Amino acid sequence: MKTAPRAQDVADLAQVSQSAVSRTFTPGASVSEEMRRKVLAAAQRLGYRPNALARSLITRQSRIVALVMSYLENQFYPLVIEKLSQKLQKQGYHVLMFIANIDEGADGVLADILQYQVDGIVLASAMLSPTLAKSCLDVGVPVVQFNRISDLAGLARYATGSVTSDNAAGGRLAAELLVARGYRRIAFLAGLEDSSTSMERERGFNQALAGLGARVACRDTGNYSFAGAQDAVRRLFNRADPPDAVFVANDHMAIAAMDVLRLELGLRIPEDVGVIGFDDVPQAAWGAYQLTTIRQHVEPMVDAAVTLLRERMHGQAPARDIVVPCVLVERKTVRPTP
Amino acid sequence: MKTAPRAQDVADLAQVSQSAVSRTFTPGASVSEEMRRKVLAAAQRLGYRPNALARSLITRQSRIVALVMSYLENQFYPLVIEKLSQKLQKQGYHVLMFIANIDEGADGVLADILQYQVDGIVLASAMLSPTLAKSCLDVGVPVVQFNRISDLAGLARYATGSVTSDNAAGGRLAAELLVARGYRRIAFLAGLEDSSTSMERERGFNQALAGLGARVACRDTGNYSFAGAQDAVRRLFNRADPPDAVFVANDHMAIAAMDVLRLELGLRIPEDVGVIGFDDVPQAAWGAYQLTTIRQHVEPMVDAAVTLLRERMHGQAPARDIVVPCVLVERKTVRPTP
DNA sequence: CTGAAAGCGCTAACAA
DNA sequence: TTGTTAGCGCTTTCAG
Repeated sequence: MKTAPRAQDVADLAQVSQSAVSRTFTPGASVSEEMRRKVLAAAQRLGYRPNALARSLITRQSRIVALVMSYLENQFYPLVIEKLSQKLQKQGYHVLMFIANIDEGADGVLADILQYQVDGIVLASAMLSPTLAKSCLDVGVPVVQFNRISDLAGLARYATGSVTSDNAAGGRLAAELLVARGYRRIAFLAGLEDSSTSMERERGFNQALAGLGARVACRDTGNYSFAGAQDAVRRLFNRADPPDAVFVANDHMAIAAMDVLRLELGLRIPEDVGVIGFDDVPQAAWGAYQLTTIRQHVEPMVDAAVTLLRERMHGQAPARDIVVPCVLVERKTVRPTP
Repeated sequence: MKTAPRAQDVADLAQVSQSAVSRTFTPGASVSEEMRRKVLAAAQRLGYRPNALARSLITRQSRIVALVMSYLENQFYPLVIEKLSQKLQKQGYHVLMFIANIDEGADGVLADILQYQVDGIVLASAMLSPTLAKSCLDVGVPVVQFNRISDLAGLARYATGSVTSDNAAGGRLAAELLVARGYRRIAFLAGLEDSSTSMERERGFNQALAGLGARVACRDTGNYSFAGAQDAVRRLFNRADPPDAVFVANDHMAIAAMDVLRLELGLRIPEDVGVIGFDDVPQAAWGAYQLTTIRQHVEPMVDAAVTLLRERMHGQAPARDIVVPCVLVERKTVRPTP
């Protein structure tokens, strides 16, 4: 194992100064055509690649973005990883993955993150405490929350930007559809009680229901987990007056719910019970589920996250929140117009 | 935005030398208890975190591992990301994600990867050309192929280690089960024709079939994609003498196949046709599918990958291949003993 | 446009 | 055990 060639090695071979080498590899530096040619030839021969770490040390930007997630069971998040990595790669940035413990959230890995001098942090399905959000602000590292808005109070609130779908609007769409299709005893199945996504979806849902002269018959919580959702469905439907429709805070739980509804409780979907999910993960379209759902557009959301990051990496733009529209995707878990 | 504190700032505050600060943050360095206390106190006050990039520059190890994937649609891979990140995090390493273009494989991102001076590379669902595998070997960066063995020829073959399941054994298990349960016209649905996983699974499958006096009735290819698998199933079953069972190279395709079989062709599973998948992704256990499959154990595979990486990061151990056993998980897509 | 020289923040000899 | 010193590989003034 020999050691990788350095700029000096290239310079020696090309008979130029080491700074000349640096310049040829720095976009926008002034180098004559001939110099560039000589250097490139030498670099090619040696298989030279600039050391990104050394460069970062002096330019004070690592071109690394930290991505923090706490679980990848919900297929929505792998999609985010894929799109975000791709998009950042194209812009010369790269994603450093961090898996946060569900309990401690992003706080547990923040120390690690900051050691790497990342240029930004994206938090998906992971929360950051106001204190630590503040310390990111202090060292000038922008953080954007993806698919979640923290309830950071006061000043810390402006420490992080966010991108979410229009969750309340999505909730409204769900309510309107269920009522229009003649469902009357409508339930809501929440995700995590303290997550903004679940809360907003529920808020929009209840609000639209109220506007239509209806209200939620009952509600329960599945904590965004498969098993949690199944338990919740059992509780919800093993009652004297069970619901005839349920709006579930995400597809992952909606699918879990459908399994219980059909296989354990012997109910037909959509005849006996209507189901609406949220996200439109690939599985929602699978033949066995054909889930009617509210689609979150991953790509625009990722674009927004990158925009937010870059705004604050370069300029001193204040943090802001971006809301991406979402749409109803009708499949087969809600019955047609009566 | 002020700039982050450096070791020198801590040293000034604690009235000690800058090296003393470095030592307190270097595990195993010799520092007196009192010194350590003083330094830690000062560091705490300033919110000091060592700059990992500067450290890497001199220690010549970045504690970064590159993970290259080309698509995350198959839920097996998100699991790998999660487990691998977690495991490496615990050991003080971190994962830098790279999404490779399906066509060009890892070659397209290798230049980027090497610039970051990564300590190792894990290739999952992405191939590396022998030439570039060789250049990793040259610069001393270990690469391990995850869930795939490349057919690198000659010297380059020993440039990369690998971890796979015992795919051939898995194929054998599938064959034995189908024959034992009385299926007679057995088909195989391949993944990518040139992937070692698909080839090995098919080889073991055919071999066991032969041992039982049977043989594959027909085969087709789904390229590990959902739509590809659905097309293949249509071709396979729209023939004069359609199969009564199919072994599919992975769960992702098996689920696609089941949708076509049941919904388009009106076949009952397992009565009319038996289905076996490979991987045991979470979705295989979902109520609507209950797929009988060959389980790949993600955790032992990830452990093996980390072992391989570390063997070659420190010592000069030669690359080797680790094969992890896999087991049959019987659910409901193969009929019970006749 | 080019080279020389001064660091980026840190670790690792080497002395003391 | 501690401080001093010399870089790691690179970018970026500053002269020329």
